Amino acid sequence: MARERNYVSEAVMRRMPKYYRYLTDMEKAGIERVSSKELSQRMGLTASQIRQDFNCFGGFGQQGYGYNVSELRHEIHKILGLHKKHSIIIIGAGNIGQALANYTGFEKDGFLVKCLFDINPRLIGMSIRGKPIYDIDELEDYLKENQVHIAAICTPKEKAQEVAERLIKNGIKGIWNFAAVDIVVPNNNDVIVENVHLSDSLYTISFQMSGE
Amino acid sequence: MARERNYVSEAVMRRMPKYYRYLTDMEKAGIERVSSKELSQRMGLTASQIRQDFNCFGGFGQQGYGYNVSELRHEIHKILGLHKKHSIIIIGAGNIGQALANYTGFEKDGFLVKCLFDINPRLIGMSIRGKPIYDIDELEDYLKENQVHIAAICTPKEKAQEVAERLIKNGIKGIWNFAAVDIVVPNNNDVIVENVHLSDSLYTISFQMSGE
DNA sequence: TAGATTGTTAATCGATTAACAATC
DNA sequence: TAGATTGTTAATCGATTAACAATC
Repeated sequence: MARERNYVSEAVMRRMPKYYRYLTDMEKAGIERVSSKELSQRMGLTASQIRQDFNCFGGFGQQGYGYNVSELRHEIHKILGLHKKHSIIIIGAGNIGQALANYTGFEKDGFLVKCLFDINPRLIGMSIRGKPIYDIDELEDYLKENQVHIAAICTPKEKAQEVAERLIKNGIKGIWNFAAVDIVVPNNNDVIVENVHLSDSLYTISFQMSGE
Repeated sequence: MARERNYVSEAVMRRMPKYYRYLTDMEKAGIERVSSKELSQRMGLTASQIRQDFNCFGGFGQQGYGYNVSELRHEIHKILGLHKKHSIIIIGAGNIGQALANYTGFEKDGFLVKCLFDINPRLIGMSIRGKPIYDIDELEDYLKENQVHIAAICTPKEKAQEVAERLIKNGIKGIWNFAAVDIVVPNNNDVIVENVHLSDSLYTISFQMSGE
């Protein structure tokens, strides 16, 4: 019942976007009501875990009824911070940087790519889906003049940490790192880092394929 | 001491590629020896955890000495299955599919992109870094004639499950899924699925930025 | 040898699951 | 009202950490 926010573990946090995904699909499919039991079957979790998870944020359900899909989706939307607009810049306009810039899927949830930065003169001045590629030398000026919430690091791994430090020094609070290193931030700092590590993910497949 | 393989939890599995990354870097930097304590400091883990992790696979260290970096790296290389070549096909030659095809970083570890498949006539016949884009209708024939270990699904989310089923029916054992749905496989099946979900990862950033 | 550090067992901590009273 | 299903407490399970004998 309480609408107070308890401690949220890493595990719970990682499930929230998944709930959001399933609820969005269900709302689109016209489903109005769902019980923790039914949701658990769809998502491959236990009903108990789902109720525990939601109760980190205060109960959203009703005894005897379950959860209203739209309402629950809306709550999780807010929990994930998707009611706010987030502007993104991309550092490194190579493969991954360009792919992110081209991808439109995040926009519906308020994530807007503003521009890219690169060191390569052949790329500087070009644009991807209308987003300009600027010289990395202009990074600091850009950050002073524009409010940017999240920076995606898509540089070679050798440059990633250095870039992160420039970003942090200029007020960036969210880093989405695609380079194959773990970005280190001073832990007195309030900077959020999400390391993606696509190759780690690929290697777990080959691990499992050869392991059993 | 034993070289026998114990049960490996999901958590341990996910740390293995990280060990591999750090050890590769250390080997490149010419470091010969490392103790669990020093490795723990570099990686932000506890020494205890590192020793526990390695002991799932049999001890690789030596009392009083620690671990030989090259040797340990080599063992983890094998554990991850990186001593075998893995051929990859990419389904969907859009942003992400093309980015994966262009990326050369996996090749040094034996992951080789063979070709892409798409439904779009404008893309079919083109090639990305020398990898041809075939008509998705040719998927079954291709799989019959070529040994493919891993398929990366980079289609729109509506098509992902259907594509996965075609792949599995034709013998694919590893699926690397970039579409924003959870691929479901019959769990009597020996198919490994790794769901990447980039947007989930982005949403955890905005969650953490607005949460505290 | 003495010091260092492993491999491994035991203790702790946290996350998941089960149970059930509250209540719609 | 009776049935269903939540919110929440208690029990279980598994993962992490601590401790230490073995040994290089």
